[in-house]
Amino acid sequence: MAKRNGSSTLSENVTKKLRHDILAGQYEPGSPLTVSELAKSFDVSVAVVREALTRLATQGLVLQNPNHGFSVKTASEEELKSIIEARLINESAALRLSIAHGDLTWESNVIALHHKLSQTAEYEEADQKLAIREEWSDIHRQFHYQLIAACPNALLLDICRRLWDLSEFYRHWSFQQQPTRDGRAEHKALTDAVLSRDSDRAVDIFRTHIQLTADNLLDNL
Amino acid sequence: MAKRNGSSTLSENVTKKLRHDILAGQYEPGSPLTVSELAKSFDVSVAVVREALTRLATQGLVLQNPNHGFSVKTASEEELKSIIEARLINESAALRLSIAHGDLTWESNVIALHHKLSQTAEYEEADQKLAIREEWSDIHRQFHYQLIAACPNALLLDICRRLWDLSEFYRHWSFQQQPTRDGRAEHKALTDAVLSRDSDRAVDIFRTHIQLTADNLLDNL
DNA sequence: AACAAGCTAAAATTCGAAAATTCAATAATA
DNA sequence: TATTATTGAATTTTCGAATTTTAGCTTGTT
Repeated sequence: MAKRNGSSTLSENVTKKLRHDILAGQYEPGSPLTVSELAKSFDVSVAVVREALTRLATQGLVLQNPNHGFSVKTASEEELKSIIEARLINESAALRLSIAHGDLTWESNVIALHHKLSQTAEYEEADQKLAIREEWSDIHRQFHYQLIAACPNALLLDICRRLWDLSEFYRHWSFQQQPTRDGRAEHKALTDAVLSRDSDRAVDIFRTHIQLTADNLLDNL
Repeated sequence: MAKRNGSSTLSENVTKKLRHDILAGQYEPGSPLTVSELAKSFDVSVAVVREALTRLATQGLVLQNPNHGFSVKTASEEELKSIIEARLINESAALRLSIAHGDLTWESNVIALHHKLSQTAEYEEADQKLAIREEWSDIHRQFHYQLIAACPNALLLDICRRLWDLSEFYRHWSFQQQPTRDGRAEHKALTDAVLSRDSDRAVDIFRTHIQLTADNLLDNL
């Protein structure tokens, strides 16, 4: 019987927590998400967990098999390619629209986030392996989201957000990515292109950026 | 205590029924969807209705306001434009991929559905007004879906499907569309372009087709 | 009158348990 | 032996009721 905070609902909180855990790689891809177990661990009723899982299933992070319950999304090379392709299609379009509509405040926010990103360490040592720092991951996400934030099409932005979640899932399940590429240079170039309102160049850099990231993940899958 | 049929769940059935009712224009945009009322009318428990509404809310057909329940999606000119734009982006891409990957069976299905569509009446008299026949609506949907069905990117197809649902919603809430355009000629041209594997021409016709449909709806909103 | 605090009914949310479903192991039958 | 029932435990799904939240109404105060 957990308390609720603010005006939000238990379901919302559990949904958030579960999504975070899944994206953070807490559960193996494909592993079952037993409703009663989760209910116990979150200290809520099964109805709440069920609602959260239903939401995540509709978003594609969780698989639902009628009368067989829920499980964490599986990972496959083919799906990762699909996600990347869908991101290229939607995020490129959103980027063009954002560049066309962005105002001074948006520009400033892009600059601010790029600065923040450039000053944040990407990797940390964990169990003798390099791992991506969660703080960097957050800022990285915010940076990319800010680039398209001025796109006036809310639906398109929502699609982009969900696709980002899906690709985020793979970050944690493609084993040890080496810091081979100069991601910083790419982010810098992207920022410059966006600020000079050069859609074609920005989209071009973005395509390369995301494609390289994908290749990196695919190599390690 | 309704029975369940087959290996599906009550939740699934109620979700389908509710989606159908919403898309068929059974409820006014923005009108409240009271969980207990729906539970009574469907003869199921509140949990089932809640799960269905949660799903539809995640898909965007229903609005959820924490602690204030659910309501039917509202309609606005701005949103319709967003939906159309998102459809253009995603469905065009899917169409190109489908044309590039489609095999003989796919071709045959396209031809078959186009024939079916061309032989089905679009309008019917109802309350002294012309209304779109549900049978035609179904086939029309199947036809457009078949065009992109050979696209190997399942995620992209899913996005297209959901966007179609969203635009379907507007069909019933933009008052009386006149059969001004020659939709049949457009469908024929689209089919021809697709079968001759001319992506550019197909996408071009598709863009015009959907844009005209949108303008028609916008005029009547 | 204007405003705040308290009350109440309706609705949303959450709960804990009942019912249904699945799967595998065991027993029964041909 | 091979095949078909049967049973039962684990899990999912559904239920009906309890709890919590909200919004409107009433009452009391300045």
